[in-house]
Amino acid sequence: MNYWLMKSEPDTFSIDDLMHRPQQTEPWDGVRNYQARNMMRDDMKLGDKVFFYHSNCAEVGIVGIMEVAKEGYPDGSAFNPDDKHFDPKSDPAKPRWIRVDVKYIRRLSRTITLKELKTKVELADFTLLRAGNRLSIMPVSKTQWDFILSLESSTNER
DNA sequence: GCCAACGTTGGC
DNA sequence: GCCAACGTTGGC
Repeated sequence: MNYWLMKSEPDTFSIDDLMHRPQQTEPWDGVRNYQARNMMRDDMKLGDKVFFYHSNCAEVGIVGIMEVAKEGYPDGSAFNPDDKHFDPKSDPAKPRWIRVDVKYIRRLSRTITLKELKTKVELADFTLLRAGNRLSIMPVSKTQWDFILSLESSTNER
């Protein structure tokens, strides 16, 4: 099993939105970055666990857990001229962009903030914390995953 | 709203 | 294939 982190701006799509979707499942579309696409296409497998991360908001950080409910398939939003993420260069016969479906598992009991993550030596190599990182989807090692979850019940917030 | 970092585009 | 211009991301 693999572990991941996916970013979303809560003003656009938050963990509450996911929780209230039918089947608590949502296609994660609109990703227009090749590295992120390749991970969805090649590496994200059914049942993989995913941290839901809120970016660009008052409290930036990890807010919950979801799982991959459907493996990579063509991102139809690229074909829709009315869609914000329409890409005329994506040919339906040869789709350029890929999405996966994700399903809500649970909220964390508290937000594990970016600020807090930055204080942890254990996460020195975490992709999220690399300077200038802009990837909206990234792998998380099992060690990192377990460590981050261990912070959830900790009151040792800094 | 600012701005640094970074990916993409397109002229050459 | 280089690289400047441009657009986007995302923390602050």
